[in-house]
Amino acid sequence: MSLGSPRFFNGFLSGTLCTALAFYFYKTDDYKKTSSDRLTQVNLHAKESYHLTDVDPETAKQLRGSEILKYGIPDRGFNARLYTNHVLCYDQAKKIPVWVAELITKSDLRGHADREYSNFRMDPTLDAFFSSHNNDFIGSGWSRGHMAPAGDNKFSQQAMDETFYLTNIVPQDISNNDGFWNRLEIYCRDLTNKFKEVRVISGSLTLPTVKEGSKKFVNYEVNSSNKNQVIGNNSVTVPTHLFKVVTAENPQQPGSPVAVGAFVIPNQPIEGSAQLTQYKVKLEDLEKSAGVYFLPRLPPSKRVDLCSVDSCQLISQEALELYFVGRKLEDARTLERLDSVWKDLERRHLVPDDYLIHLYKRKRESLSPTR
DNA sequence: CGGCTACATTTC
DNA sequence: GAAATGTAGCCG
Repeated sequence: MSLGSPRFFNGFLSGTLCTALAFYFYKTDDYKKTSSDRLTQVNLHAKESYHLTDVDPETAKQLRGSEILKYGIPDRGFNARLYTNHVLCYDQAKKIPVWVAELITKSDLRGHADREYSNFRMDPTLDAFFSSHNNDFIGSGWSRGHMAPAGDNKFSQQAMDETFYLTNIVPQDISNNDGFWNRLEIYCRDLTNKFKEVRVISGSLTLPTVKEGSKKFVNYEVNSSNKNQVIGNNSVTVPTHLFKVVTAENPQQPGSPVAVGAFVIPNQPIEGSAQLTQYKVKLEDLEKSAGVYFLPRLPPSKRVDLCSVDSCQLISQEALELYFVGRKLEDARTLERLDSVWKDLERRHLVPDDYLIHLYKRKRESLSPTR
């Protein structure tokens, strides 16, 4: 069975993922058949019983519905798609995911999977007709931002590779992606030090802005390698905002509440001094904007505010940049490169810790020509 | 960690 | 020979 098979997922999530009509087809027919198989079967059934007077109104509607949709159920493709370590809902019109869900545990963060071996590419399980393309992003001024991060999948190269499928990607401001969003992703990973199970649902929004006094308008950029064509082109929606819904719990303590946090971040550069709590929102407000219930099986009585049981403190921008410097020092292959990285650190007035100073000295010795 | 571009290689 | 794909080096 393919990863994105709608048939599999309709089976147990049909109430939220499908129309009532589709649900009827699932309930009344063998779900291993294709929808057109099922439709045909219902049609035959309808021909036999349509004029029976004892058919109840609900059944009559279903039978009539199958006649109306003789040529199939118009399908926007909002079925959930399954991958090694994430699940997502893709918008075929906007050509970006609606939401991407993942589970992070400590063991997922250990391993040798490396982005070096991954490439951004079209999702092989998605109809290419509705897919974005790398060319829609390259040179557009927008970066390819992961929703489920690559770094949450160190345990499996396959899982990491799948996060590079364009079904998991939205056009994102690169400074935002490198900075604040990066710090938020690191924060979610660090939550596994306190909670056994961390679940994150990430996605994007196209929020309206107020214009002409009180009138609101939705206005967002669309990206495409085909710049001029309007109808039938391949435009990728540039979201105005990104969100994360975080749940964290220690499930071995039965009955204990689940920590829940919801955050909405503008898709633009964010000041290095910004804190996560500035972007905290009520989950209900996010749900209303997104048109999605994110935690339908978690009653409000079992929720507790994440930022009341955790600091919700991101690592500082300075600490993040020092980490970059460390990685670059380690990767330096020449003395020139090593010194260039160190000079850049001084230029930006970053204060290296003892580890960084020692690393620099050690690398300098190992790269110096032997006499 | 998160990305990019330039250039080389492969593929049709 | 153009387009897709892979690699090296770079930046925040």
